[in-house]
Amino acid sequence: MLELTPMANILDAYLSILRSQGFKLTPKRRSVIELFIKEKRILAPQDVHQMLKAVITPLGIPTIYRILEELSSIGILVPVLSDNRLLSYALCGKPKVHHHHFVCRKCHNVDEVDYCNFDAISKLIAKKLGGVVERHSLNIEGLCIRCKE
Amino acid sequence: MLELTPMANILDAYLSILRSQGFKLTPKRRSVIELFIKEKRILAPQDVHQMLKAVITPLGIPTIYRILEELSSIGILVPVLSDNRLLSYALCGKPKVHHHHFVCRKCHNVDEVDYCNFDAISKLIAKKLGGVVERHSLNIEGLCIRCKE
DNA sequence: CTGCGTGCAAAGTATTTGCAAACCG
DNA sequence: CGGTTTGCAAATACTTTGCACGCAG
Repeated sequence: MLELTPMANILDAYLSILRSQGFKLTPKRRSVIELFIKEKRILAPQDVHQMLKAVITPLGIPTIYRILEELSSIGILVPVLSDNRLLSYALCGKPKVHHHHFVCRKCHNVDEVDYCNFDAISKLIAKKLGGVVERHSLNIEGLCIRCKE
Repeated sequence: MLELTPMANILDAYLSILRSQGFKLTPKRRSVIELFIKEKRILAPQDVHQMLKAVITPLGIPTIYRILEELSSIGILVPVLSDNRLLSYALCGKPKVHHHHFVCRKCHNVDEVDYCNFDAISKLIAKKLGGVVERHSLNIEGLCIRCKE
């Protein structure tokens, strides 16, 4: 019994999140999500536009910016600061479950990391600084298994 | 016996890092570092320019971009993605010592957090994904003690 | 149908470049 | 003095806005 998750299923999961948040299922939105699933790496708005405009016509840049912002607002994408100091996005495979992303500095491949022992830091901040932690994000960078040689 | 660290001393520490990296001690660079020490929060290039151009004249925007990039390259500043999706920088108090930053989402105050139990995640990635972790940065966001009410 | 989505054009910002003049050490 | 550093102007690049038309539900 295979454990593969067909891309169609992954996509469906995202599309149902979209719908549940009151967004319509348009070809553009669908294509953006598909692209992130397929590429499995962080992408800047310009990248997305570049890669999709060949397939989807017409496709305006403002649309891309809008879609990325929407997807990010409902947790399907997460904003990431890329090497070139540009706002980029990574697909977030588990919008509801807490986790982090390991980004390869060479091929920009993204893997998800479940483990997060964050309570300790959170408590430390409450104790030493008196602040309340609301969110945190961990950027893990290195070389993925394919690029490391 | 007071335990205060006068701003002059903090500044000197940074300036000596600058020098040791072959950078010259110019008034502009000095002022940028002083600003970060004084403000104690993340600042975007435009912020820095806005705040310094009144005091230092003349002061071009390109200079600010260049200085921020330099300071970041030697670890005095760290790049941060701010709320408004713009590249900003935070002063890094311990360039040599591993630590993280707790940024208040309201006043953008930055506090440093020493604790980091990152080994576990690092090992997990090596084991489950086969990748090598080279760097990581943790963005901790919330409300500081003054803003939390 | 109805209102959300999108294209397009154009404006608004942010960032980078190239070179000559100024300055640190 | 010499090589850095900086100002300036202008080019580039990135991002947002407004509005009319088009399409999903």
